[in-house]
Amino acid sequence: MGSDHVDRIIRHWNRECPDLDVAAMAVVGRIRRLSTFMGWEMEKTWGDFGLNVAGFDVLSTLLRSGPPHRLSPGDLLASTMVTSGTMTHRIDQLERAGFVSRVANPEDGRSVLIALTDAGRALIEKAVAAHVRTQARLVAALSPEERDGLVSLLRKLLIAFETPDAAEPAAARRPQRATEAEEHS
Amino acid sequence: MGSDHVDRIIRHWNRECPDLDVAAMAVVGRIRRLSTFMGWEMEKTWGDFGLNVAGFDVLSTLLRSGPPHRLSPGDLLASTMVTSGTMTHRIDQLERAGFVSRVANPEDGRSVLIALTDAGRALIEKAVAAHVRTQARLVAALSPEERDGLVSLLRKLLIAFETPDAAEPAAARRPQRATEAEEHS
DNA sequence: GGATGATATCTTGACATCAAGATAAATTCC
DNA sequence: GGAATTTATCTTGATGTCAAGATATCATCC
Repeated sequence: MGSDHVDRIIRHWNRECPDLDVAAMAVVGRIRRLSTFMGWEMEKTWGDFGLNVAGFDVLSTLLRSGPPHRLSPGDLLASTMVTSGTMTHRIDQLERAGFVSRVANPEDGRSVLIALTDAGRALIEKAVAAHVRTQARLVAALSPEERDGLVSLLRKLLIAFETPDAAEPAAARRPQRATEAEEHS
Repeated sequence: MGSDHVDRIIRHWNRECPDLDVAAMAVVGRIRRLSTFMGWEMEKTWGDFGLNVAGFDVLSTLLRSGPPHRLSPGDLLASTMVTSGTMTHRIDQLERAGFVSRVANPEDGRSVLIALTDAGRALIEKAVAAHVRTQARLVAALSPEERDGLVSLLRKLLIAFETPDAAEPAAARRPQRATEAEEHS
């Protein structure tokens, strides 16, 4: 029964502010902390391919969308939990690097389509293969059964965030961001 | 048995790249995604007190350190998973706002002590009380038993990151950051 | 007690992101 | 078919963070 840093933080709170109910911190603190650690590790893999979270998110979204590997900036927005200005910047960078190109949308003059180039496709296919190996390593501490149990609990928690709640209008949750955010491939 | 957005992403990968083993994504993707959602919600609470994650992290660390509520920037660094330049900036802001003050360290001329002011203490006590209520709401979808089960699995995973691994030198993991990072109160 | 290396903090320049608003095209409604 | 609204993308200015290095103090060793 080892203890981690979140256990230590909770002990500190219990000592200094005994009236404070910090039980939920055991979940929230660990999820936040694990996300940071996992992000650091995944960034190393992305860096091996000259990418960061920004480029990887966009290119991998285009790849998993299937042929013809073209999505509008709005579609990409809905897949990456960032704002529209950030998406513009991400696309600019990837276009400059030659991994995507902007093509006119024949069906809607307001929008453009972001298309994976051959170079972009070759790169992201290799990067995704390395990425899933990294992710496998990040959860290797758990047995398959433990992993399944964890997934069930996390899914239940996540659905509570993704389900529009009558008591709290979904629109009020995050301004200027697509409502159907997906990201975190 | 509802499905969430990570289930959808995994289905996309299975369809477009069936050879890719994306099982680990079910854990990593959900942890990343939950962390982002939880961060958005907690930021609202911090904002109610004129704080953001930067200010809240520092002030709450000082509060839970107990009397006399003074820590060196190095101690704070070890508690917040950011770099030294970021910590300097955070302290500058809080000092300007009157929530902390820099006092000379009598025992080490190289270092200073960051001391919670009366105003800072009054603010962070109220903010922490609201913060733990927010966190309780964020995990309310789970029963107490489910929460305990989730905590056990997350702890096991977290310990794998926090335990120095002989195969991978801990020093190489994150440059310019304190090794004993704690954060995520 | 003077030189050398280690430690603690701060400074600098660059970058990713955000919020708010601008621009332009499509849609709706009379 | 023209005006008002909505939709889709991009622009702008500000902010938080990072990596790398500068500065000042302490510790060690001869």
